[in-house]
Amino acid sequence: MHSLNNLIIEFYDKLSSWEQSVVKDTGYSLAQVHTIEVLGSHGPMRMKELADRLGITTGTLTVQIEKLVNLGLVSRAAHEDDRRSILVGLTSEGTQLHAHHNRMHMQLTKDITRHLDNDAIDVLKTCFEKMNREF
Amino acid sequence: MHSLNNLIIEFYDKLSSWEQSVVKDTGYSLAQVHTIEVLGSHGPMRMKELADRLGITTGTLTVQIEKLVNLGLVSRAAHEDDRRSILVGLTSEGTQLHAHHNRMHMQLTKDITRHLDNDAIDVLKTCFEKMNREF
DNA sequence: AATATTTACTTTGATAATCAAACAACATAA
DNA sequence: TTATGTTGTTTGATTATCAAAGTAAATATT
Repeated sequence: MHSLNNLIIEFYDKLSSWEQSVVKDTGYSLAQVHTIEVLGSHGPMRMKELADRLGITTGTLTVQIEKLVNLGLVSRAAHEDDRRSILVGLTSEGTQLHAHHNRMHMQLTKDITRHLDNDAIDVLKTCFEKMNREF
Repeated sequence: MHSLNNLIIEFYDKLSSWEQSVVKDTGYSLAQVHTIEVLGSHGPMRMKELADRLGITTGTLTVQIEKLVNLGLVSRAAHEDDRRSILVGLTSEGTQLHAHHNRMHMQLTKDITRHLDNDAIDVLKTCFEKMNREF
């Protein structure tokens, strides 16, 4: 169990470094790409929900979204039921960036699982499913 | 392969959130704890190496280490062979903080693997070993 | 040996990210 | 209706960060 813990930490650490270098190449900041990633994979959402997912305050997010809107990656829309809220989502340009980032991730996944056979991959998937559920 | 990719991203995302909330409780910043973590798991090292591992410039690190030294978590020592370099390492207080953080990680590992049997854990370990090698 | 180049670290000045607190608009509960 | 809670923005302060310039030491070149 101790060794598994270390392997997880190492995996997380290397994934962080990888993400950092991939993001650097895009020219956008880590926070910006992270925002794009969340909006891309979960769809449009309210400021509050997005802030919670990103682990920042709504005050910080307001400023960030403003920048992303100016960059043409994100757009704001009125919330149907709640006039206090706005829905932020990706523009087509933002969606494109998200797709590009996703392809990078996909390539990484292919690369790092290069030496795993199909049986191992099946077990690995099941493990991740079960682990993700326990957070 | 596509589903595995998503599982990895979700895992990484949840681990990030967990780390963020755990760090918040310590009263130190994420960057500070990350520095402690690297020094704790790899032992004392030079500024340059530490900066590279953390993905920041040495200029940024100089400032950060200064703070950590003032907080009593980190100490500087002369490098034996290279008089340009200094070795930064944890004080006993820093080591204690690292141990505490490690226990948190260990507990998390136990929690999330709660529903995995021994065989699955063995496969999981092997998968992580192989994946970590490919980064 | 003398000089030039590279490397390790620090300092400085500027920018970006972040938070907490105060605020305004709206929703919900009493 | 009134009181309370929620959502998002603004503001002022702090912190993290970088790039560039500077210093000192190591290494390479001549």
